[in-house]
Amino acid sequence: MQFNIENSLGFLVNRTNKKMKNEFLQNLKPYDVTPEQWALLNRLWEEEGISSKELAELTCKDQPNIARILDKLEKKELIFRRPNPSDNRSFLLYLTDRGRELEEKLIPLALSTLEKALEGIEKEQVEELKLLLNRIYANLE
Amino acid sequence: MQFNIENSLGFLVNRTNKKMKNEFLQNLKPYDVTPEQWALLNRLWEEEGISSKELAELTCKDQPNIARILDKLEKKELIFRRPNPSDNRSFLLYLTDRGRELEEKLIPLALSTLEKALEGIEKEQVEELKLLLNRIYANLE
DNA sequence: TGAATATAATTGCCGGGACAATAACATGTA
DNA sequence: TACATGTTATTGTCCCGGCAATTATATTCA
Repeated sequence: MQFNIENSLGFLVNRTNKKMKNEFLQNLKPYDVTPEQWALLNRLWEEEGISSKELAELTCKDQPNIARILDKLEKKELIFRRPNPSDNRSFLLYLTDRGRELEEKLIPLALSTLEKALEGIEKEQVEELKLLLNRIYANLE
Repeated sequence: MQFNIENSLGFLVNRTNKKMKNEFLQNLKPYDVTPEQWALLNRLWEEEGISSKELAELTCKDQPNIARILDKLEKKELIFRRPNPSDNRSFLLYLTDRGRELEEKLIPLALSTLEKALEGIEKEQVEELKLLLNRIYANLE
């Protein structure tokens, strides 16, 4: 029985994911935000006033993790929770001014990180790559 | 400024990685081994008697993590540490009989998990995918 | 040789992911 | 209405990843 892990897809996806995340983390450091915190902020830059549950679905994270990441963002005063008038179990999420202002800095940062990662790779190949990643994801759903 | 995170490579790589890892985790559960523990065992199935440092390099993990994963494998009596005769700071890693016996079960499990993930994807496309992941990794080195 | 420097392994700390359990509230139905 | 059931958010527990600091041993070099 053979299993060449060096060349195994699981190993390569994991390794590349760690590298990309870490590269982004380093770039984000001056702003005291992590890639996961960035991902939540990114959704709120698109639309405020959503619930923790909606955020979990949008970001493909589970609710306990969302709750804890939100705690951190709230401590940093980048977001705040407000009671949900139509459901007393729930609350809605809003950006503070500081949280809103970060968009202008952090989106270009994400784009330039991605640009570095994709240097020298053709646009069609990147699209092909995304298709394959989505296909794998769908195969395991 | 626009940033469609749904379609962002970082998001897709991260999402697919989590899904693959979790699928494998579920399959490994009956054996009480995690994907990361599996990765270390896999290296030892190839070659015993290596050091923690060598293992870290081979698996692209950092040494503190390796030490902790090894602690777990040792508690489960799948591996053991033996002093390194040529360097008293170091030790060498060996499989127990139980650790060695797992290979026969767990390699087919890894292969079938991968097979499910790659269902319906052409062999050349998988190779292309690996090339691109390696290229991205190299771009960030 | 002896002191400075480098290296191997570990520990502590923090961030995040998976999962089980819980508390509080909503909803559906007898 | 009253009770069973479902849902939202949270907390606890464990696993892994990154990084700084520490301990013990090796190596280098004045």
